[in-house]
Amino acid sequence: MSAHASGLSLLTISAVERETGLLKDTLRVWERRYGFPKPIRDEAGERLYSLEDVGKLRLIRRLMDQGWRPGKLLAASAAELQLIIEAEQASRVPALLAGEILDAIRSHDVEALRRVFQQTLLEKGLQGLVTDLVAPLNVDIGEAWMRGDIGVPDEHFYTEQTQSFLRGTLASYARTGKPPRVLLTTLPEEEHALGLLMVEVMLTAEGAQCCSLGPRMPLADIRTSALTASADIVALSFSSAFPVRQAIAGIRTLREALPPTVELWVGGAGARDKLRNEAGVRVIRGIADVGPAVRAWRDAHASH
Amino acid sequence: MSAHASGLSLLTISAVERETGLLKDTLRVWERRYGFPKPIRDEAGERLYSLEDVGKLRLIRRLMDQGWRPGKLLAASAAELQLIIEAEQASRVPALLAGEILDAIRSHDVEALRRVFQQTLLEKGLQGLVTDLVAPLNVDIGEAWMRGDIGVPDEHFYTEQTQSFLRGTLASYARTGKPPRVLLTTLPEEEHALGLLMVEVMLTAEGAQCCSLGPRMPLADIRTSALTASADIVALSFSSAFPVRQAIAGIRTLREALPPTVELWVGGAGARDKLRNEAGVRVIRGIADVGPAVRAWRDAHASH
DNA sequence: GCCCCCTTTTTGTCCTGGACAAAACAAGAC
DNA sequence: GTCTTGTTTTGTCCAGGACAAAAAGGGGGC
Repeated sequence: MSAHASGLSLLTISAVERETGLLKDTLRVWERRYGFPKPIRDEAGERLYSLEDVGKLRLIRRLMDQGWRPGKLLAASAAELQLIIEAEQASRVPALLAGEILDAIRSHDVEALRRVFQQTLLEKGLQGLVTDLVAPLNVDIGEAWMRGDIGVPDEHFYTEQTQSFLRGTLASYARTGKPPRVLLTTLPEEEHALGLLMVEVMLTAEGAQCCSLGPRMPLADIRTSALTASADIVALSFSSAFPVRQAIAGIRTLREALPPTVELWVGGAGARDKLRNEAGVRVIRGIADVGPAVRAWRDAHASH
Repeated sequence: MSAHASGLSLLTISAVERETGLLKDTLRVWERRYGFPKPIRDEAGERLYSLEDVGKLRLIRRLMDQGWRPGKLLAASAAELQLIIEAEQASRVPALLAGEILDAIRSHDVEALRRVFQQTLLEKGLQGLVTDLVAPLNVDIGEAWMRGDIGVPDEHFYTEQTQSFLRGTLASYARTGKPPRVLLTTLPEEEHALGLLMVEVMLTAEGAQCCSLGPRMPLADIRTSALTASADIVALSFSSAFPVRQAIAGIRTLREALPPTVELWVGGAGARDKLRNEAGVRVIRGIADVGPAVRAWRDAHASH
C-alpha cells in the first residue's frame, strides 16, 4: 500500500497490473523465474516499476496475444523484441492509417476524425463504414502502437470517438423491429466494447432488433436475459486476447443452458480461427459476415 | 486455476474478484479475520464461492461505498444487513423508478426505454433529460438493486441503453466550436463511464468543445493529452466508490503537472462532499452545476 | 458548538516461496 | 493428416506474516 510512487514516474505493482492487465502474481513469478521485470524497492521493500519496464511489459502482452510465448519474450532484449515486432508486421501494410486519420488521432482532433467517418458513411453506408474503415483501422492502430507511432492516450481517444460516432449514427437509424431479436454481450472476462458495438451496427443496419447488454455479463445472467427479452439469437464477441479454452467452456455451458430454439452466434478475432466445430454454435468469421448470417437466419425462418 | 466451477453455481476466487471488485487478498484476509465468506474447497484445496455468498459480498461492497465499515458488515447476518439497507433507504423515495421505466428495464424493452428518454428530451431538453431523469434514475437503480427489485443484467441493460441514447443525441447536436475546450476523462482506477458521458452532454449542450478520452487514463497521459489538445479545462469524474485519499493525491499531482492556465474541474458523487478546499481545483457539486461553471469560465475569459 | 492534533484500532495490500493444474508443445501411432 | 500420449512451460492459488494507510476515538483550545 505504502509508497505513493507519487504520480508520474514509478508505479506500484497494483498500478502495473492495471496498466498492463498482467496479474500481480504473474509479475512476481516472472521476476522470480526470468529475472524480468526487476523493479526497485521502496523503504518498505515493495516493488516500484519504471515506466520503461511497464512499456516493455505492455509490448510483451500484445505479442503474447498474437501467439508468442512468454519464455521467449522475457528472455529477449529490447532490440530483439523490436525485431520480433518488425517480423510480425512485415506482411501487413497499414495503408489506411496515414495522412489525415493519423494526424487527427495524434492531435486529438475530434472534428477531423468525425469528418472522415462522416464522409465514409456517405460514400459507403453504415455497413461499409464498419467493414471498410473501422475494422481495418482497429488493426492498424494496434500495430502503430506497437511500433511506437502512437501512444496510449491516442488509442483511448480513437476508441472513444469511434464508439461515439457509431452509437450516434445508430441512434438516428430507423428501427424496423423486424426479427430476429438479438441479445448482444460478452463473457465476464472480455472487456472489449468496440467489437460488440460494431456487431450491433451491422445487425441494426440489417434491420434486426438488437438488445445490447454491454460487455462483461455473467453466464447465468445471459441465460436469464435471453429468456426475458425472448431473443432469437444470443451473440457473443471475443477479442484475440481471449483464452481459447475458457471461451469454449463458456460457450458450451451457455449452449446447454439456452433453449435449442435460441441460436448462439460467436464472432470477433478470438473466435474466427479457434472456435470452429462447436455443435449448435454459429461462428461469424468476420464483421462482413454478419449481414449474410442474418439473411440466412431469415430464410430458415421464412415459414413464420 | 483448476476447478472450472463449470458455469452457473460455484465461483473461483478470481471470478469473485471480477464479480464483486474485491481483491483476492481481501477475500482471503476477510475469511481469516471475520470467518466470512467461508467458501468450500475443491479437490485441490482451492476456494469455491456460492452464488449466495457472492450476492452478499456485492451488497457489502455497496454499503461500504456508502460509508459503512467492513467490520460491522461482515459480522452481520443476512437479516441484519437487510435492516441496514432499509434504514439507509428510509430517507429517500424512488418516485421515478416506477411504472413504465421499471417495467422497461426489467423486461429489457429497448423501445419503451427509448420512448421515455425521447419524451423527456422533447419536454425538458437535453440538459433537463440528464439532470431530471438520468441523474436521479442512476441513484434509484442502485437502490432498487440493493433491495433486490432488479438484477445485475437489468442494471447493465439500463447503463448500456442510457449511454447509447445520450451518445446518439449528442451526435446529432450541432457543434458550435466555442471555447472552452474541455478534456474529459477519469483516473485509472475509476471505471464509471456514464457519469463522464453525462458531463460531456451537459458541456456540449452548453456549447463547449469536448474531447473525451473515456475512462481510466493514466495521470502522465492526461497531462500530455491536455497539452496536445490545447485544452482550457481538464474535467475528471469520480464515483462515490472512489477512495478519497487517492483522489486527492491524483488531483494534486495533476494540478502541479498542468500549466496554471489550464483549469482543473472535478465532479461526480465522489467529489461532491469530500474534495472541497483544494487549491487550483474547481469542484462541480452536481450535474446541474456544469452549465453555470461554463458560463462563469466564459465571463472570466471574456476579454479574449 | 467546531476544528485541529495526536493515539489507537481497523483494514487493505504486499511480501515470500511452495505447490500444482492447465495450456502449449513435441513425439509417436494410427 | 489427425488423434492420442508424455513433457515442458506457465499462470494462479495457498498460507501466514508484515506493515502502511485509513478511520475512529480522545482530548484540548478557540
